[in-house]
Amino acid sequence: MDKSLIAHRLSEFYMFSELQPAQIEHLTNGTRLIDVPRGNTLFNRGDRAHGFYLLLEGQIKLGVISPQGDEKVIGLIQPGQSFGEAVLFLERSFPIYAQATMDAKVLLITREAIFNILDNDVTVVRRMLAGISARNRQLVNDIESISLQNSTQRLIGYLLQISTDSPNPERVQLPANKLTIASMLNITPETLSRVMLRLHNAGLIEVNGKEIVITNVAGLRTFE
Amino acid sequence: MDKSLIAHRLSEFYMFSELQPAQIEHLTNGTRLIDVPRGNTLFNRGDRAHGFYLLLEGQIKLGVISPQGDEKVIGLIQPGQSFGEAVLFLERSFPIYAQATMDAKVLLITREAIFNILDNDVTVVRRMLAGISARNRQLVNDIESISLQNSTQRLIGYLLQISTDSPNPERVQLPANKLTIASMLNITPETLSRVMLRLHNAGLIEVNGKEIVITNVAGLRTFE
DNA sequence: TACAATTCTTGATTCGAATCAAGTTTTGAA
DNA sequence: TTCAAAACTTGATTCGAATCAAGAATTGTA
Repeated sequence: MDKSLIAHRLSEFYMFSELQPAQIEHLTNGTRLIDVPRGNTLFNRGDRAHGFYLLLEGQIKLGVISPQGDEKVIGLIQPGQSFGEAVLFLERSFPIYAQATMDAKVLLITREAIFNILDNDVTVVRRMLAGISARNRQLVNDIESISLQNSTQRLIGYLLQISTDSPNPERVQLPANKLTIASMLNITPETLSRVMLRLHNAGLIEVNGKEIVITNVAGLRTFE
Repeated sequence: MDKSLIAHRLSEFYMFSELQPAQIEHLTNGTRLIDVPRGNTLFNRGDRAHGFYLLLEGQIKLGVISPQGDEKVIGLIQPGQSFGEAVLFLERSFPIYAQATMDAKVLLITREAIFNILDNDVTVVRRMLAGISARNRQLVNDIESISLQNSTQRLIGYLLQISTDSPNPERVQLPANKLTIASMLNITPETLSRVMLRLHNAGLIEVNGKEIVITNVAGLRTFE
């Protein structure tokens, strides 16, 4: 992947979409393209941050692992999304690991490059603040749903949410395997399987592998 | 409370500690002092944000409430700490409510004032980013502990953490009533009571109301 | 100081979801 | 194309913590 293509991808990224070509070019020199084969980790908990990341292709899973080996998936990154910003502004190491769930191409935007832009461009500052704030809100939502909803309600909420983002809201595609989805929802794979069966038996959804057809949106919304 | 005192408090706040007196004065004009009697709410979920807040006196509880009326405390704000920054940078309303648990004096730093400073001062930008990032990390930690630890481990982790911040690490003071602490730890008050009894019976802590003496730090750290 | 309201504790029971177990299906790599 | 590994499902059982209940202690205020 050559420089001009990287520059193009950077200029498409919302955070940098207002930058002038000269700034983009400068920024491009402060990036590094990284290939992460499926299953490999981009960074581990405890690693120092050298910048933040923009995912170009593939998928990245963010998560934590307990001393007992239990895993909790915190987020799934899709192409066009960035991650790792928050760690940059703290003199701390990553509290999470990042692992490719599909062969991934990731752009590392180095600390120096982004700090330089931040010092010179108000728009990027605003968007960086907005980006981290959005992540913040997402985390608060996650805590709320883990704390105040049972497993069925969490799955329903999740299905309705991805349905909203889907081109065809009735027919949604799970973005990862069910083990990962279960971990994001803070339930075991067994429970996920059983809850899906209950929703199916209630005539609300059809499940075909990762494809889920919501046959009764209103019913799903009010299911107890 | 007069202007010069407000200016003083602003200049003590880490985010603004590098600002020149003229900037502080300008900022002071963009603030509003708000008294919140114990039990009253400063803002509710869904309210529009007019700025962010710096707590001068008292204590503020941040939380969410489910449609069924169940409450989950997300954070406890102490004097000198700010809150509500993240909402400012999104065109969204508050996802949480803020309620005074003690008579509180809060400084509202208006959107216009802070945006003006952000556009003109690189230091404040860095510290704002660091502040929101720190909140981010805290939330990730909370999700991790809710997801991967049982109620006993969560309480132990909490006690060890507040012990670290305490002037006398062996003798810590709970910053709120046990109902609130329990909600922060995602357990019921009954369970909190029982877990404390277990730790006491194991010879690890002494409990006297809100005061807790850690009689065996190492034992607490390794308790199972 | 009194006392009503709130907070906290302790006991009995229930319940949602985890765990353990054993297939079945799907997947991806040789 | 094959086949071992991984993912998924379904059933039986266990378990941690919630809920329900009632009394004790504390607190704030009239």
